[in-house]
Amino acid sequence: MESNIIQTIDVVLLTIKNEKLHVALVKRESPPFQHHDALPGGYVHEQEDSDCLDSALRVLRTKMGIRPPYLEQLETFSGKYRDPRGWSVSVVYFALVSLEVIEAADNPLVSLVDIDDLKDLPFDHLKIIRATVNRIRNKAQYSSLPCFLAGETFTLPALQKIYEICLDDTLNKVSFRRKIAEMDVIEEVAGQLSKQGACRPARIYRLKPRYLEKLCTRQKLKFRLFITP
Amino acid sequence: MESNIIQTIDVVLLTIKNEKLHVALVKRESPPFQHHDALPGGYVHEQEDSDCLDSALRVLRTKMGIRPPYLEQLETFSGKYRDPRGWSVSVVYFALVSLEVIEAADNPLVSLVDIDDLKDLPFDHLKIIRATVNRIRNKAQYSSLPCFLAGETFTLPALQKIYEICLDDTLNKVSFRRKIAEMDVIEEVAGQLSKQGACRPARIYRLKPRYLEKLCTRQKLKFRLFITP
DNA sequence: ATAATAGTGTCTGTAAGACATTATCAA
DNA sequence: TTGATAATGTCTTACAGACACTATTAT
Repeated sequence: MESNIIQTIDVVLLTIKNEKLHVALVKRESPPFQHHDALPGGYVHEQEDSDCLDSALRVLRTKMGIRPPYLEQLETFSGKYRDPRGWSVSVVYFALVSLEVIEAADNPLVSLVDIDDLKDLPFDHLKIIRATVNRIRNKAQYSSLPCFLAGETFTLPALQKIYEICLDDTLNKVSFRRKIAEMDVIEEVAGQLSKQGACRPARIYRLKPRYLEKLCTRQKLKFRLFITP
Repeated sequence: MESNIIQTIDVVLLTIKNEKLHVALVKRESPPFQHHDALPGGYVHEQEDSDCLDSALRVLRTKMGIRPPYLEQLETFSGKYRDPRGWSVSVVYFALVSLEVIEAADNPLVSLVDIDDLKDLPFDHLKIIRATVNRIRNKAQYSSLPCFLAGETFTLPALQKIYEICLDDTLNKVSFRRKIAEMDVIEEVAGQLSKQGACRPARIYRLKPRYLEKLCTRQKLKFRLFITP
């Protein structure tokens, strides 16, 4: 059984830079859209990959030098017209990493673009990124997902800022801390830090190891009351 | 560019029968798993379908004679071993319909199975159905999604029962009605009904027309949106 | 001490659940 | 009437946000 359908995967890698969500784009080395920035992606390799999640991990590893702590399937985009080569299917994953992880990889083909400064992108990549941001924004309301945008260690005020960036809204400090505590996903590290001038330093936290172990975390849903059919 | 990857779609069609969630299975007419009950699905037809959502609608229409009021992409299942024919990708959609819709189609190949009575199924279809039920259960907590399981018209006690079946839990009547009212998705129909014996009849409601119009949350894009290479 | 930010205690308003009451039908 | 279920009023409880207060650093 052979098919002309193009089977690819794409990855939306998000991080926070200058207090704004940024997406990682990679300069395409071959057509179509050669030399344009686009989402890292590629064909599924039947021989190498045991499933599409594998393909996504391979692409992140080989094209960006990154092994993400969190990777989740977003949605599959398909159709006759989204790729000039023909009918295509792209299973899209998204990953969250701290800026340090991207900078450590130091790949000259990679650029980070503010999600509010995105211009036209190849294929339907703009639409894909918008869908990812919506997903993050939703999950940030009730889950620990944004924690993966923080570095190895972080302070609670810093984590709150990350949540606020994801949600594009300010949060109540007391409520935020209550929720984080209730989720029970972070633990205090012994030392202190935050020599940001003449003020009280903040305690240092890190994700509990069990959260770093599993690649895709399933979150417990707490009650929400808004409507989305 | 040719590939040996098998590109399919599958549909999880759910309904309520005997106060339990049931999934629609179709007897397979050809190998693999010939004569076994499995999820309705099939190959993506490059010529006919403009995207995978189209494929799902076509499969529901041709294999089951059903045009569902609600259809949503669930997730994509892929891998080397899930189909005996080889490396495969299946974009899975789920639909919710009332029992009458399925009975009206009256297809002898279709059977409805209680989701708690599922035995082994071909491929990874059991896993797919489980994932769908989880999705429904989640969304039932905060959305109007279960309304699509109700028939053309319904009473509030009946709708509450549907929610309770989805959530596998009882609900507070006052809270339930407050939420439904707040969601503003149903409207009263003039007449009365529910001659279920010697008791006060319940008011009749229906989904507001604007909810029946839209097929799914995500708008389908039919135009090219990539930039010139 | 002062400035600046971290961290916590407590009050209040809102929304959900529990429970009770009234309403409306058939027999 | 009575029995059964529909629909609603109201009290209580739980939790999120607001706000104020205390804590801890550098200068």
